[in-house]
Formats: sequence, structure tokens, C-alpha cells
Amino acid sequence: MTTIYIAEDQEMLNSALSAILDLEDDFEIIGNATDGQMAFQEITTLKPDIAILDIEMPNLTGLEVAQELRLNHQNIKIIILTTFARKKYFESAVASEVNAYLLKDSPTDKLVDTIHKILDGQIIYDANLVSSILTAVKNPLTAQELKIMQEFALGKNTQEIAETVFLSSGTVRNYISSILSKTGTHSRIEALNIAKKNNWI
Amino acid sequence: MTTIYIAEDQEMLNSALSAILDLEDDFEIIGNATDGQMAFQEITTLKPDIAILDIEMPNLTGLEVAQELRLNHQNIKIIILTTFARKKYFESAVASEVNAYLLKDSPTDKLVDTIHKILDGQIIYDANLVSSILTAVKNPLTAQELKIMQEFALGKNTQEIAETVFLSSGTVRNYISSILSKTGTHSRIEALNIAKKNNWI
DNA sequence: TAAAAAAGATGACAAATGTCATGTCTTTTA
DNA sequence: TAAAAGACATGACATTTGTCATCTTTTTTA
Repeated sequence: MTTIYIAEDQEMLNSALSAILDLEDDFEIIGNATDGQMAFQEITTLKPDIAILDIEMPNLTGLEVAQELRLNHQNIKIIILTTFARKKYFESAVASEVNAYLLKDSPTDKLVDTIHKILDGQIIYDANLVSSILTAVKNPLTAQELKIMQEFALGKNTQEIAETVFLSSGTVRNYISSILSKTGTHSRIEALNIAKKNNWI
Repeated sequence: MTTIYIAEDQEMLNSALSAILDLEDDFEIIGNATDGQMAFQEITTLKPDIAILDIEMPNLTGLEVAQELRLNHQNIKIIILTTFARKKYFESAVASEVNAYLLKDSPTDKLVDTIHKILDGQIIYDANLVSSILTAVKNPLTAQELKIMQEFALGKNTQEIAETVFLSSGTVRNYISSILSKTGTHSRIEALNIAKKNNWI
């Protein structure tokens, strides 16, 4: 019997998955949460064979939970289940040596299948995810530029950005100018739209 | 036996819900789609007793499908199932006289329960939804202001906005000034952030 | 129907934004 | 180690943005 814990903040999906997996006669759902913090605590005490983690959850993301579990040397197989094919997410997941990374854009059969495979020692990365990461327009912004973009995404003006990143406001404007040129745009809003579309932000 | 059609673009939830509802011995899932257009066509031919519609789907939204079904006088009970507690969505759903409006933030039990109740003739609006709409910060922007905000959300500059809304650029700037004052902000990006946070946009 | 409100426009101004050329220090790299 | 590349800064400039007072023309409303 394989014990499974589900952390997913969307109730409907959480309860639906719990019900379905529980139907399989070799699986047993031993707990579930809609909150990362709660999930981490329960997983460390319940020690399920498998933890299915959504990424975007309140308090602690699924990726943070995965990382903590690995730091604590918990011998638990982890499946990351998410909507987002973000490169950053994927890299973080790989760094935490998760056993599978699936998109919610695949049917439940695939989830069941994946559980069986990782119990077998396989590592499963969703093919769509991998291809979408390979085909993704790669982010041309430097770390500093990205940082500055994140600041003006919050609505800060040049001066406020300069204060938080400890640069002169002239330099900040230079960086923004560079951001606009790299994104082929002429305003902060346009640049933000491009960045969001390509998941750079 | 009650026949049910499910339109939901997230495969995982779609297949999970199908499986669960199909387990109930008085329900039968007679079809499902991950695309609004396809859903509309199949629903008109299959004529299920109940259609469960997600809102944000490719090609045709669940709200559009609902509206079309009502225009075609299809005697089908409709459940809108969505993540978003947007007032606009809700109003459109009410206008199309849907039989229920549920949030994905409720468990599957509630969905099953709701199906039984609407078969009984009841109209079900998710309590969380209703309360979040009542407590929502109401949008202080006029229709024109909102229109202009939607334009600059796309990254258009004053001149481009003026051309699309057929106003002088000076007037556009006046409207934007009014938007900023109503939102208590000093830049377009800040105003956009406020609008998004409150679901005005 | 007279008064009030709404919708749109103009002009003037200050502030913010975007662009460029240029300069100074570090770090890298060949 | 000399040359190149990076990171940060400055100043100057044109443009865009945001603010305001004022004006005209429609539409509403009392």
C-alpha cells in the first residue's frame, strides 16, 4: 500500500484528486492541505510515501516545501503538480531533486501512471513542460535589469527604485532604457507586458 | 439518470471531476471538452440535463456558451464553475439565468450537492462568491475611464489611446488624471495594480 | 425650460520618462 | 598584462506624462 499526501490550494482539485487516487486499491490518501505550511508539518509527521505538491499555495510554496523536505532528509517521493511551465520553477524543482514534475494540463491517468513510475525509481518530467521550456523565448535581461523591472512592476517611480537598489536615479533610468531596448518597447508598461507573456517575471 | 457534460480547460480537473461524478450512480457523464466552441456544439447535440462550464476557456468562454445556450432556448441546467469571483462574470451569469455559480475553491461534495439541488429547481450562488462581491471595493471608474485604462494596460501611449477611443490626446490625459486621482496613485502602473487587485480589470 | 451635470477640448506648466554620448572604475578574458 | 567588458554615473536633451484652470457643447434633471 502506497501512502499519499496531497497539497493543493484549489479545494475542488484537491478533493477530486483525493477521491480518485483513493479509489486505486494500492493507494491510500493519508492527508491533504490547502496551505504550504500545514502541508510541510503534516508531511514530516505523517511521512507518506508520496507527496503531491502544488506550487502556488499560501504561506509556503510547493517548491519551498520540497526544498525543506530534502534538507530534512525526508525519504519521500515528491511530485510537483502545477499550471505553470516556468523555467525558474522547473530549475528549483530539479535542484530539490523532485521525482516528478507534472502540469495540471494533463489528465488524471497520467498522474496515476506517474505515481507508479516514480515508485519504480523513475524520474518523470512532463514532456510538454520540457518542450515549452526549450522553446521559450529566453530572458535577455541581466539580474540587475530584472530586479529593476520587478520594482517598477510594483508601480515605483525612478527615484523610489533608485533608493531600494542603491543606485543613482540616472543609472536606474539607464537600466530601464536598456530594458526597453531589449524588449523592443518604449514604455515600462509595454516592457512589463512582454515580460509577463514570456514568464520572465 | 441525470446526464452531465463538463467543459473545463484544465485537463486534470476535467478528468478528475468526470471520474468522480461518474461514480455517483444517478449521474452519467456524456461528454467533456477543454474548449468553449467544442463544448457549445456538443452540448447542443447531446442535450445533457446539466452542463458544467468553466469560464476561462479557449475560443468561447463558459459565459458565452451559457448565453448562446439560452438564446437557443436549450432546456439545460447550467453550472458555472470558476476560480474568479468577478462581479462582471457573476452579472453576466445571472443575466443568462444560469442555475448555479460555484467557485473552484469549494470541495467536490459541494458540486455534487449543487447538482442535486438544481435538479430540484433551486438556484445556487456560492456564498463566498456573493459575500466577496458585496465586500469588494466597488469600481469608482466610469465606463470611459475603464475603457481608457484597458487601453493603457496594453501598453499604448496617450496618442495611441486617443486614436482608438476617438478623443483628443488632451482629453485622454484628463481621463487618466482622473483615474489616478480616483485610485489615489500617481502613475499608470500603480493604477493598474490597484485595478487588478480589485478585479476591476 | 432653466439650471446643473457630463463629456470633451485647450493651453500652460512642472515633473517624470526615455535616449545618448561620454566618463570612471572594477573585473574578466585573451 | 593589455584589452575588453561590466557596473555605475553624469549631463543634456526631447518627449511623455500628470495637473489644473478654463471653455464649449450636449444631456440630464429638477
